[in-house]
Amino acid sequence: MSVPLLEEVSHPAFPRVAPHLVTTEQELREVVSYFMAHPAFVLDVETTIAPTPALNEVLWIGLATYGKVALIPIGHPHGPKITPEFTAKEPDYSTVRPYANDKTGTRMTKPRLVSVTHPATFGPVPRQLRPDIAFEILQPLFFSGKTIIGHNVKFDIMSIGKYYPEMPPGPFEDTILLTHVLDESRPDYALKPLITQWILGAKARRKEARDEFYPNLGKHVVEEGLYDIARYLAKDVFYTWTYWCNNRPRLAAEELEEAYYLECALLTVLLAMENTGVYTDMAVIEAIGRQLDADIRMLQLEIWKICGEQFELTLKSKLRHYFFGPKSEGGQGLKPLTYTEKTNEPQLNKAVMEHYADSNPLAKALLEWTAKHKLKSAFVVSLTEARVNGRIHTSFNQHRAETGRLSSSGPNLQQVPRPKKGADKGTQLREVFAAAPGHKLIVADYDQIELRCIAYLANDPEMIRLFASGMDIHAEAASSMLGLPIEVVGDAERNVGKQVNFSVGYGASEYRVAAITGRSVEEARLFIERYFQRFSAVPGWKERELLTALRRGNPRNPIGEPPYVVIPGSGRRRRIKELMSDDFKVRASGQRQAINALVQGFAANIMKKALIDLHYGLKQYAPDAHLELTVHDEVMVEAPTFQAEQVGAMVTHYMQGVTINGRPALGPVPLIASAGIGDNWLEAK
DNA sequence: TTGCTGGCCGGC
DNA sequence: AAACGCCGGCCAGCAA
Ligand SMILES: Nc1nc2c(ncn2[C@H]2C[C@H](O)[C@@H](COP(=O)(O)OP(=O)(O)OP(=O)(O)O)O2)c(=O)[nH]1
Ligand SMILES: [Mn+2]
Ligand SMILES: [Mn+2]
Repeated sequence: MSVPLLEEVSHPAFPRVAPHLVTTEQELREVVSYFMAHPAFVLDVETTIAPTPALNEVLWIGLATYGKVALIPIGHPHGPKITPEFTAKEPDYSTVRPYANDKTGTRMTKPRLVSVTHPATFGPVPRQLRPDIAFEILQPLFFSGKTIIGHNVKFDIMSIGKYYPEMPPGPFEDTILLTHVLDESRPDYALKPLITQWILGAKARRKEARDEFYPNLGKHVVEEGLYDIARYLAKDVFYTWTYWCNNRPRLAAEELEEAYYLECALLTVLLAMENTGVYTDMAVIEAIGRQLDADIRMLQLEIWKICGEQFELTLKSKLRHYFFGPKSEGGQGLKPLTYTEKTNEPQLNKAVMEHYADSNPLAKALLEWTAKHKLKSAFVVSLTEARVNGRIHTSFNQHRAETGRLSSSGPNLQQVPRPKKGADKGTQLREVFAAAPGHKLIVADYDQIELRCIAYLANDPEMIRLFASGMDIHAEAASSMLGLPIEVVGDAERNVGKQVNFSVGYGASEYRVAAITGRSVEEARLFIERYFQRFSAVPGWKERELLTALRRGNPRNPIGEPPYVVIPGSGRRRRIKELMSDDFKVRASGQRQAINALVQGFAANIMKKALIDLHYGLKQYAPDAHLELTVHDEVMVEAPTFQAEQVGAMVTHYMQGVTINGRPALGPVPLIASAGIGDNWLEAK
């Protein structure tokens, strides 16, 4: 089919390509054989909008490789656009009335003018390939082992995956990952700004320039004409392809190839995990919702009584009034402790409420209301809405954390409330995440992971000695700060010890440590002093790392060539221009970020390698077991009940067996993971 | 109506 | 809360 309305897509460094609109089986077969002759291609699909890509409908498939762009409509609802949508003021004759005092009945009021939107009009829908036929012809390409490149390729693979018995196996590459490995600190990685900036340079700062050069029609596919979407999709695939061609070689030049390969390998694993999802126990979440509703109502009444007014408790301004306002105006007359950063309001948060909770009933009640309201609104409601066929599917993001950690969103399953001491039995949200019938959950978590990383990186003799003898430094810190014998340190206390260890390790002041522990500032100061006396290699290691990072920057070009740290294990970079700041506070903050990035990034890299090893280990030795979640240093696996124990052993095996250049990841420091088995997340951990 | 920011809080 | 770090989600307030 000739395509008169499609101009060529071009980039100065590439030959011009005339996009090929594919509407017959014969044409598609030719396209497939062309693409099969090349090692890699870009895939981008346009779809209907759906809650998850597994539920959308693919309307277009776009492909690009060397010298070719193919656009395959398989269900576009319109032909070419004839007239665009427009809005006009038009008379509304239904508003016409006779004049009230006109006895003849012939004089009428003028019609009111209203704005009316006229939809676009389109020519007849042209012949298109039926989806089943198109996907059948494309099958050899998608399952060929050719590298499939996309911009957020997981979305495209999930979208097309449902047209086949199984997901295409890859290998996959992703221009988001490519960009993030090259430049980890961009505020966003969307295709349009990325490409526009790449091609237009400084001109791309103007939003109108961006929109004119590369308008985003992705959310409006079904409202546009056939050729409008064809042109748009041609840009998407062609620019993704040329962007990849241009920037892929930078990896080797900048020693980032290994980091990128790891991310691409991980992408396949995360894709499988997202598809699997987690089974959820609906009865439990409903019961929790009811319990919370009742508790929230009670607390609300109590607070209304104290304040003498019924009001929405989410209104921060009212709450500030009742908390800090003078008694004469019905407030509690409490003294503000600090003021907010940007708007200079008295801060009213958990820490402030805790500070007053013992002496003030409003603080105490509000603290509890806030926690329960959060639980209900941020977790019960959103998790209920996120269920698809009884399972919850999160997205694992590889490009949202500057340190190389993963993040989770839609919903975020890396922030599900953990069980708290003395908390009501009925509101344990982790019970919602359960094993499907006939299965068990295996949950495993690295022991004191970042402390072990520090021990190895700083080569600290005392830390290494303690880990060699199986010490629990979190429990020890809790015991020391809280003045408790180590045997009575429970989960809640140990968690305090954990916060103390990491906050101190990453530069907290004695005030913060005092706030975490509830002990005096002097006790906190002493703890910090002893911490760095004990772990005496750590301060020197930090100094050396900061100096190395600073030397990598160019003082004459702090924005273009800022200082950076290189994350151990992965080779990723984390740029920190603040290390060059003249402002002491800004510089100190940058220094804490730099040190934390080294350690957090290292731990994240270990977890990523374990995820890949574990995924393929399970695939080979326990194919009915599946990874479901990862929470920074933790994994959740679902396995048939009969082999849960074996799978648990495999999980710890792969987690502890991570190597870097063939050697144990932490050298002399043991890498320990412990696995638990249960019917739900709460039980298994 | 939508989109953005600040404040806050859940997790690791 | 104050010289821990890394995230995502909800809500109110404000601008467009
Ligand atoms: N900077 C900082 N990092 C934290 C904090 N909480 C957790 N992390 C980081 C460091 C931990 O090693 C890592 C994993 O969290 P975990 O809860 O699993 O703690 P960790 O492995 O240290 O101890 P564990 O033996 O698993 O209880 O996440 C914190 O409050 N501050
Ligand atoms: Mn851990
Ligand atoms: Mn953990």
